[in-house]
Amino acid sequence: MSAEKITLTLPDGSAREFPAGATPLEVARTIGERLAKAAVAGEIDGAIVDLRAPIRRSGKFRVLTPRDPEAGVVIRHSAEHVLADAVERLFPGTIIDAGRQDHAEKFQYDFRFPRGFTPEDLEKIEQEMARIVKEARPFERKVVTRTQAAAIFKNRKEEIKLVRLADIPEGDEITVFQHGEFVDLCRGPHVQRTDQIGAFKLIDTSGAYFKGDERNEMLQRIYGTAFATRDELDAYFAKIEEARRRDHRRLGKDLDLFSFSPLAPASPFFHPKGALVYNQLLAFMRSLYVKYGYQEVITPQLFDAELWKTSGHYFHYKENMFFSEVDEHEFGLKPMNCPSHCVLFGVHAHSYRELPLRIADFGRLHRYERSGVVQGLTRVRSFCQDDAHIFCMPSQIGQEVSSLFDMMFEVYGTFGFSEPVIYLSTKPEKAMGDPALWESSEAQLEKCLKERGVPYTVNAGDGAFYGPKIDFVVHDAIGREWQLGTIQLDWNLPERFKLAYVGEDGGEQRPVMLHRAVLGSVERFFAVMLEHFAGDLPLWLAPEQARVLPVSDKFLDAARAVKSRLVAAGLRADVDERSEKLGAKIRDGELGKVPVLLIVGAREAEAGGASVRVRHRGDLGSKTLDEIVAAMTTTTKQRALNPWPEAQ
RNA sequence: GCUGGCGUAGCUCAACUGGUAGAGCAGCGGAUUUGUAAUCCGCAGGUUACGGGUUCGAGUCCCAUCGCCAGCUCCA
Repeated sequence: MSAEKITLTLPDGSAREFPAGATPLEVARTIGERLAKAAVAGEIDGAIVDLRAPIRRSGKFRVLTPRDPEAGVVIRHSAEHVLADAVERLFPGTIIDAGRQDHAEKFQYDFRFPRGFTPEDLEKIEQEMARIVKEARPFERKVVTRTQAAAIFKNRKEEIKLVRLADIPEGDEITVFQHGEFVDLCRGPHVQRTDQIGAFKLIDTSGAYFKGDERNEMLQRIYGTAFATRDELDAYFAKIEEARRRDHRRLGKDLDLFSFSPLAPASPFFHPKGALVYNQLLAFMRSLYVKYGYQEVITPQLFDAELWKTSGHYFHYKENMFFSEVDEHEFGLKPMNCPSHCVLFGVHAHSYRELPLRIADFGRLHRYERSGVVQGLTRVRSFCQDDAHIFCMPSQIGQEVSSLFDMMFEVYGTFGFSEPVIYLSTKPEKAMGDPALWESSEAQLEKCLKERGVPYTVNAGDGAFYGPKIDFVVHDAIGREWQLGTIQLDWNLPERFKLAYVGEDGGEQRPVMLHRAVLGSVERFFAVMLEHFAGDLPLWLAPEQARVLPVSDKFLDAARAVKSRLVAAGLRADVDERSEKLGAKIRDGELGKVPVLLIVGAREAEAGGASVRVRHRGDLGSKTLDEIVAAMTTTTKQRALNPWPEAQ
């Protein structure tokens, strides 16, 4: 064993031999004492490993120091242990559970504590953590047997840890990490000493179910974050602040787009301006429906429970539906459009020549969402989707999915979202239908993805109850992920509704159904888009595209004439008729995020034009009305992101 | 639904340990006639979310309800 050697390739390209089982720390020492001292973790072939964990195989190796962004997760993970240590010091007898899996941004620890932690508690805990950090306690890593681990935690009366220990699969290596008095069951990796945690801050507390299961006891959770430096910590909070500034609930109120009332919880009221934006989104999708061959329909809201029994929603989705009783019949508000489209498909006899039949519906949907989960426009009880169902022959699935990819990319590109990341979600636990059908459906979607040649990730068990799906996730202007479009393959509903078309051979065939939405929920998309643009909507979406600002009341008539001209050209414009100073009107226009401000004074009134001021870009000088109308019309028609052509 | 926090004028926020609600902006009226991010003066605006309770007295303390926020769980 001791004779075995491994080869590590260092970042400078050099390869060195080490005895198998050498630790990253030992390797770091051979490179340089200062590096070893600064080290927070090792990295082998891209995987972060603890400095004290023996390396058993050859690979690309490097030492991570606080300067490497990758070191953050190790620092946060270590700060997590310091948090638990501080809580144990301040509140002896507190039973600790476990930390966080994902340390990309935050750390957390769950505690069994008789009450919620208060802000004062957090302050004290932070101070205690600062003390522990300053003490520069070394982290020690120990490999222990199951019995030894059990003894440690039994001795410490950490009963939850014993449950966690029992969850570790037989045969896995069990490690504990200790710094000072504090010991925890942990895989690591951790920094060398607590003082390598450069800057940290506790963020918030909340309740959290043990093992994330609501049938279990609720523990008290503390969240925090940590970075190598104060600057990084500050940048993190600046990012949070930026997200707050963009919060669609804030913008919706400020820009008078929508509101909520306790009389209709979680159901938005779109104000005139908001409704205008909303309808522009629908108009955009309708224009694509022409291009991609869809037919739009309008279907009922309320259906006899029989429909939901046939579709399976009555058995798989009932807890999310609103029901009421009429004429001694149970009726349910639709949470999805698919069953009514199946009814619609069944109205006529269909020939294979008509397929694929693409049926679109902006029908209002109602879903009961538990009171604790609703949030702004992103999670509501009343909404609509840019929904469509494609009835086609099995042989047409490939071309339909391919065409959907084109549509998705076209839509997301229009808003300037990143190239979507694609996920394939497979059979969930609560699934309907023949497992063999599921398998072949999943295989078909996978085949489409491969043929298209796009990278994707499999999300096992995340499919809809009636079929597997492909999801599209985009990143917004500040890098946050949003799941938008979805394509779901469904053999079940056509079967349950006994849908059929007459095939080439004259025999009855069963169509397959594709459920798809590009924006997803229009309400949710509205929120995502608003935050993405920080309220600065592109011209085609702006409720008020231009505002005419007379320099003084003397030019009111000239200003009204400019507005009339724009309105006649199909643009949305208004006049600021208040007898305010120009500066005030400009300020209000900018704050109101109006894309184009048109200033009319003596010079412009005489020349018959206006001085153009573009949002966030300032004064572009005087233009004729023809130029202004032409520029704005073009930008609107093109659905350009920029409110005014760049070259001007 | 669960844990914790919050709810004062249209908006943003004040009101020490319980002592009888106040400011800015917005609105309205008037003056001003303005050239690229806030003109001045005045007026009006609140059963302090809602319903109980404790108290001589409740925005403030207690209970219940509704809603909102951060999480948990769930999800478009």
